[in-house]
Amino acid sequence: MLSQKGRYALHALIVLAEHDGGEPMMIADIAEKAGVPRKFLEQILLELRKRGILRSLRGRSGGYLLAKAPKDISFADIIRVTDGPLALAPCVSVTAYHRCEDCVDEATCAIRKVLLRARDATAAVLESESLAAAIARHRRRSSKKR
Amino acid sequence: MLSQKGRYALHALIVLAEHDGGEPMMIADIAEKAGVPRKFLEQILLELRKRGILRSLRGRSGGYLLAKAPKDISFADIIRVTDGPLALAPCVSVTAYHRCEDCVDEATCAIRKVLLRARDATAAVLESESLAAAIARHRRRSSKKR
DNA sequence: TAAATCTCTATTGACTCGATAGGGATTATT
DNA sequence: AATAATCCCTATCGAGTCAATAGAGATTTA
Repeated sequence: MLSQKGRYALHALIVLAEHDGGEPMMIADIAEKAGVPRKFLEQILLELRKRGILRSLRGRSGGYLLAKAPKDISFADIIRVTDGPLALAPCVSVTAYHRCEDCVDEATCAIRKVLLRARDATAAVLESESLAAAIARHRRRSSKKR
Repeated sequence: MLSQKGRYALHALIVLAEHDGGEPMMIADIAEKAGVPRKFLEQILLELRKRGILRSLRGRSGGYLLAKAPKDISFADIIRVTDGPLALAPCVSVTAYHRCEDCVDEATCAIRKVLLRARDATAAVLESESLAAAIARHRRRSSKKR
């Protein structure tokens, strides 16, 4: 399961991607549109900025902007910041590999191969879905509805 | 990431599946072979039994047995007991569905579709891998090695 | 100078995680 | 019948995480 933080981050970045006009968007506005508690969102955005997904402008008329084009920000990028590796075990993580602490022999581990396939399957989905794709789909659905 | 408990459970059940001879296996023996702290394993096995994956015999010469054939116990079955749903959000869980608490409209949610695809991808891997398959692969590898 | 914004760290309470402890119930053996 | 071996169950522990809030600081614009 994703953390609440993770779901908040995804919603917030989609709001930001939809907004997109070169103009920064204020935390308070993002919070309202995404339905995220303001102060909590503050921390989340800060972290996303430190990890290079967002950039910010300070002072009056400041706010947040995507650091890259929406098509270049994937769900996987975001989730890795808020919830850590996609992998089910450290020994099959691509972005944060390390041996399991109690690992006897990685080469003959009976579960590693499967966990690796699970990771690859998950990553294939989450890395191929960008913010751009998400908002395109989102727009189609919202308009069809009303 | 899987919890430690989840990794312990997988290792323990593989030990049990490898042992398999109709004879029950004692917690202490499973613990030793799987490299799991004895008392912690006790709790894990208890839970797996309550969820119908194991059965047990009490008293002297008691122990644990798989409740089904190794080919009919999947990694997904085990992980669901120790770590909960495979899904990244409650609203895309097949085994434990419920709306996200702050959900506005599931039908137009911008992230749900993707999380659903991620779940399906993960489930496809973990549901198709059985204990039988794991030990078969494990035996091939261990023998090739030495 | 004042107002509006992001920045950063601390704190809170509830919960989870990994592990250990210990007495109870059940069964096989002697 | 007594004993020993086993699983059963609940409680407890310390450390950590999670979700959220708070508040003072730094920066920029007007």
